[in-house]
Amino acid sequence: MNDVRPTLEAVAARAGVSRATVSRVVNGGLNVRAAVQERVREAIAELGYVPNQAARTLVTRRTGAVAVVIAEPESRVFSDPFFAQQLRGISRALSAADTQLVLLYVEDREDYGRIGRFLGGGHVDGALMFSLHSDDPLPGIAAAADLPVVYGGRPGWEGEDSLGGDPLFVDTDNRAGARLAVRHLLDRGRHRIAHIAGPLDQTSAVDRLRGYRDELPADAPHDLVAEGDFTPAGGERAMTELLTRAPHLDAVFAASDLMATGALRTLQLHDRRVPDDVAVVGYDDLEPATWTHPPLTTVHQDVEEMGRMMATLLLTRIGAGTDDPPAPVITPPLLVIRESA
Amino acid sequence: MNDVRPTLEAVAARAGVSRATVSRVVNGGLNVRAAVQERVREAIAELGYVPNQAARTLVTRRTGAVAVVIAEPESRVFSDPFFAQQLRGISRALSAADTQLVLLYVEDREDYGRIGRFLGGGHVDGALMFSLHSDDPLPGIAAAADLPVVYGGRPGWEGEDSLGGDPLFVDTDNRAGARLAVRHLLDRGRHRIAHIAGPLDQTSAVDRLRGYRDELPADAPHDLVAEGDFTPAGGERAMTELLTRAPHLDAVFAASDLMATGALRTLQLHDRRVPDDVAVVGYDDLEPATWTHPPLTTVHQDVEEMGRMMATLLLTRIGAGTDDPPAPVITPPLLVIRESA
DNA sequence: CGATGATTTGAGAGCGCTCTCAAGCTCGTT
DNA sequence: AACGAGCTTGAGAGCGCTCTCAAATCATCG
Repeated sequence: MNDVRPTLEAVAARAGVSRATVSRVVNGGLNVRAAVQERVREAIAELGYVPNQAARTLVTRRTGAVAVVIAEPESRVFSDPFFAQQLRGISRALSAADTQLVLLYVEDREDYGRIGRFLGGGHVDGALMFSLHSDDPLPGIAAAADLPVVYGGRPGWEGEDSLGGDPLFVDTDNRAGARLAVRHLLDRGRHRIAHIAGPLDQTSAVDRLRGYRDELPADAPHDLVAEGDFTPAGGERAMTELLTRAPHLDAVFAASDLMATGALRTLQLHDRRVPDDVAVVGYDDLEPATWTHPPLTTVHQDVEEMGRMMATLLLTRIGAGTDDPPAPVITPPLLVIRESA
Repeated sequence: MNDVRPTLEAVAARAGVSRATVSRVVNGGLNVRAAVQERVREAIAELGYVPNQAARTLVTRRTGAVAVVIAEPESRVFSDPFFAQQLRGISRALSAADTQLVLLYVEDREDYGRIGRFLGGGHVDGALMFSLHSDDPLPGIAAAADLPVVYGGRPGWEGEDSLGGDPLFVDTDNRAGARLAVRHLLDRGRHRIAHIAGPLDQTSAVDRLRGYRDELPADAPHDLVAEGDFTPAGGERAMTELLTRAPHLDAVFAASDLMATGALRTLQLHDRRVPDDVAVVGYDDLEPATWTHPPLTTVHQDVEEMGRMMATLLLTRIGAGTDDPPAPVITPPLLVIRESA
């Protein structure tokens, strides 16, 4: 192991060419004679040359890395399959473009400082942000750092404003998805349909609640809503509350599969049969939906693909420029019928 | 938003001092008069100056980031609470030292190339590596890149060799832990004790198997071992196999809690009562151990603390130098008795 | 065969920062 | 008052790379 890494200079000397020529070869070899390229590549191999990333970043102003910021504590990030799935799509797209991914999550409020410093410090070329809450400082931080961002899920603000134009995001049509779910329950003859909402400071939760209300007939009870937090435990709590407030409910639409699993557990604890006594519909169509007893009827969204799209959007925004101006993407939801409803 | 970021030069001009002085203030302000420091800090604030990381890295040869490499596919990384917990400890220690964490996992064999390029590319000052398998190329890659590494779990090789001296690692005493588990089962009067091992190309799995064999009395059956893969599904498969081979077993020691949960499910499916018919002991004492019915008796290891130790070890190895030569750490296991055995 | 244009190559100027070294100060001491 | 011992400060070199620009080389053709 040579303790000191060879530089461009060393390779150039070895190959008998100039630094500039080696640089050209390293970066694709445009306009370099084949014979020379060959010689340079040999020198690179012999010396075990690896470009110094810092030097390169210093002059190109590109780091080749993007941040993925999730506004949730680490425990949620690593336990919610939604993030895992999304992250999978993102990694795929990113590593195809030889771009590194730096994962950041928000453990507590003071982390915003650290994250702000990181995003502003020029460590990354852009950011993907998830799970923003309505008063989230992250968009402001990114704007202040002049950093391109793509949001996962429609952010709370839209259009021209202080944060610099239209936000770029990838989302599913949550409202339509919720309507699909409720429609299905109505079609199955259910009337007392409750809703376990997500945290109402997130647009996805709000949109799903709105869709639920849209579809409910005028004569149906409209107040059977409890707010959860997208976790199984939150689903349990919400279900317990609903059961107390409306013991005779005959269906539940949960705003996420994870909350639905919690609801399922609670219903079983209270001796309600699913779907006979109470029908349950989830949202997301992630793995847990297939594990439960009975398997969950749920609203599908292609989370991995959405992750991929986010990454692609960000890459084009960062990359060449405006030859294909990226625009927000909204994917259609799809009802998947299993056994819980 | 100023499109162009202010440089040290700009701050220096504004504060009426030299670049060097501003640099000193930014880096702690040693040997700079209080009045001057004040003036410089004002200039920094007014201009919104943020140091350019690349430039700094170029001269200091420190990136302020470390990689965490997990030799498992992303789906495992994000579903196994062991990694989540470990990662939590690591993040804590790292962000306390203002060091960034870059997470890398190995999706398939060809990822090794990408990871090698990344580790060799000078993007990070060191690496934390987990879940290595016996023939893993990662240690070689790190050695080739001359990168300080701390391993999670004793690596398969030890002592002086081609990979450059003693590997630094943090582990728990797996063998002793396994003995604790088996001892407990024996004390409860169990005799036909099976073992669901982890993948035997990992030292932790081998050591636990060894501990299990150590403690088994000479007249007990020694062949009730099935190999799992540390996942719930693997636990199910192994349990099914064991039940076929030895329908009368009265206890199972699983090498991880996750496999134990799978075993539990399978046992219930086969109408075995736990712990009455079959006692079950897990390993790790992570969250799932408390969720199961019945809650798992298991061997505790402080995974988060171990993560923190790994990070600390790496930081000292990277940092100052040899004033406190870091050494491998082996933590003691602890039996936690709940209801499954 | 010289002119024209395209292609290939090298020299050299930075990118923004740290760090060494020497010069300029401030003091306490004699 | 003079002098050496710290403190503070600034000048300037240099980290390894990219990129512009001009020089050199090659190809093409009237």
